[in-house]
Amino acid sequence: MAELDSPAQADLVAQWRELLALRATTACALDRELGERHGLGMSEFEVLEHLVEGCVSEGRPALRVSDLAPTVHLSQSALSRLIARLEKAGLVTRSMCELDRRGVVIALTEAGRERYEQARPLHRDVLGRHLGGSEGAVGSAGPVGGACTG
Amino acid sequence: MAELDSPAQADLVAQWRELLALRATTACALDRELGERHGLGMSEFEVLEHLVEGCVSEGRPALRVSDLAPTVHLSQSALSRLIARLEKAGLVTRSMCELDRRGVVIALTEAGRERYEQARPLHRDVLGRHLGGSEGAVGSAGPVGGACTG
DNA sequence: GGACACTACATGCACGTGCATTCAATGCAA
DNA sequence: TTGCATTGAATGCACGTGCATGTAGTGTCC
Repeated sequence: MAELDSPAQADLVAQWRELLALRATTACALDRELGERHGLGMSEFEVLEHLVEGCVSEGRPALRVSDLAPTVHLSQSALSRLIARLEKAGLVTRSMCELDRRGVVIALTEAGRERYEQARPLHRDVLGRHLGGSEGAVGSAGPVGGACTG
Repeated sequence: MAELDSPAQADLVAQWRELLALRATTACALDRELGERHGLGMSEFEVLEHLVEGCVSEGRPALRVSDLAPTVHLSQSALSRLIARLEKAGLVTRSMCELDRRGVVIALTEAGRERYEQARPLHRDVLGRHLGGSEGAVGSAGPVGGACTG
């Protein structure tokens, strides 16, 4: 009775559900494990990572908030508050941009870089376990377990 | 100086970022368009869809909350409240399960089924536009536009 | 120089989410 | 039957998010 999906649409839906499931389990694992072991959320880690990459690739010691925005899938306000949290935790500093004083320059602190370097192996490991099939460094970060939400 | 990722790890990270980006833009578009045109969030739509599928495939008129849980990537509490919202909107009904009176049986109302049928074409269209490349039904649901968060 | 539109970021507010807890119902054992 | 662990779902609470708005700084046109 009810209209049915065409085969193409059914494929699309199946693809979408698979994508959602993979994202949910992986993101959840990242949030939980990074949170437990390093006191970082997934997005916090990503911001630190982009900060590191930005510095490395452009030789700059810091990035504007507006440079960070497109890389992290967060609203402008969420990013603003996330940076506030990182600053409060002493992992980054916020300072006025000299050239355009509306802008804010975000810089990694030494503690921020250290925290990132410490967390990265776990981040890669979680990715390997969930995305790469079964090539994660077995035994390096505990069992796969974790019910999470998905 | 800082330790670098192995090529395999770099691939993993790239794959993960792509996944995140695709999910963010698609989910955002779904939420926005379904919300604007049908008063449904992405998760609300998914619950209705699973309800419809459950009925079709098993000939049952309703599903237990615990049957719904694994299919939607939400915590138990979030699912509970989401169902409360759907009930308040008159799209589903909650009733006690006769066999196990701890359980709650969720049933689609006529309005719920109608709303789902109305929203489904748009849902499929958004998926087609974002997942399928460029095979979305052009012109059937307005321009792709929308900055969203991603 | 002054008015205006625009951009970069921060903040008030409402809302959805997860965690921990609670309450009711069930199953099992003594 | 009583007692206890377990399960299904709802709820108090804290928190992160997005939207709308506010504030400050920039650039342009008159």
